[in-house]
Amino acid sequence: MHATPAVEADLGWALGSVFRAYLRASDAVLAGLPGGPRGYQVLATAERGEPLTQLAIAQRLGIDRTVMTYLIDDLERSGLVERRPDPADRRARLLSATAAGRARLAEATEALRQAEEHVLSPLTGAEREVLRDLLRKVAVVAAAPGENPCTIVQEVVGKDSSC
Amino acid sequence: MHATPAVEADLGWALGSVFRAYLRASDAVLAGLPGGPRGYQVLATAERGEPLTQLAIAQRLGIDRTVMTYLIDDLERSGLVERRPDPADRRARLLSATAAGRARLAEATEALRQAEEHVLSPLTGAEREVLRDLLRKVAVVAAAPGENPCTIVQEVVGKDSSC
DNA sequence: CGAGGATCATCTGTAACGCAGAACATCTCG
DNA sequence: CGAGATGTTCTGCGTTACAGATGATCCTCG
Repeated sequence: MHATPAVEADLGWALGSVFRAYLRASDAVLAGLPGGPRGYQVLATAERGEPLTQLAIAQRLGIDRTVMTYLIDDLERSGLVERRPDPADRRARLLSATAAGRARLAEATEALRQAEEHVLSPLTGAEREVLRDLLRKVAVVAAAPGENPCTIVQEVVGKDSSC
Repeated sequence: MHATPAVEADLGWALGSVFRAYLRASDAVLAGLPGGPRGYQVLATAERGEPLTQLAIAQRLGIDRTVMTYLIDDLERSGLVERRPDPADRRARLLSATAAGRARLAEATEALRQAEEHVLSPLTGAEREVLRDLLRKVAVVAAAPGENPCTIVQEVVGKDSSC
């Protein structure tokens, strides 16, 4: 161990490393799925629960709204997903998975599950559950609306410029 | 709760959300530092322990070697870091922090610490420690050399094509 | 009802970024 | 000494994010 903490102690480093590893694994496993891991998340969001609007999905997944357009283009071209006009708001499109999309999602989910286990392999089963729980707990509030850089800057340096 | 698990249960989603939140926070707090969060990590790596070669730093931080060049260019132009020829290998450059760099690093570290606390604010003190530990444990092996997509694909689908 | 402003999706252009490949200097091993 | 490997830098390409404009539609208020 060092007197001065090594990079390995840095939260940013650990988070980045784990995220990159997860991305490598899911990229490899989800190759062939339009949009890769992000396509998977869109597909998964479209399949579960009520059909959502494109913008709603984008916000939930942290994807830019302009990116969502061609992401969905690809998924729709592959017949995995369907854009349907929202009967309640004709500006919006509701996204729903097709039968083919649901089948593809099931395969992808299983492959992804194994990729996740691979990434988490240094942990015991109990530790994996704890990690998932803690990450989820942080993510739920981090993804909440109104979470923007300004609030952090305000907290830390006390300025309110440009906010 | 849903019968079909919501996106919130997905490890990829949680990891991505937390990572994005951390990036937002550190970006906001480290604005002004050349290279942003990545510049910070390079600076931190240069300051701690033995001077390392550019490539060694790049691999440890998961940064492409060609990116490292102009990242260090910026840090050096700002006088925070110094390229010195490695006496043992004249191809390589050893990176070390200047006095100004060390001072800047100290400020940045403190600001970053507060940003981290902000991101982890939904957790108790004990939970934060657990999360850091678990992430670090995963990251250490994920960042190990020889960790590439092929191994995962081999595990999952059993193909060895192109590996 | 109707005008003004807001909102959703899309399109366009721009800037940043990672990555593959080549070039050059240097090291290492036979 | 020669051949191949390695560290750094440079160039070019494809991808991606993001800001801004546009068109269609909704909502609100007079």
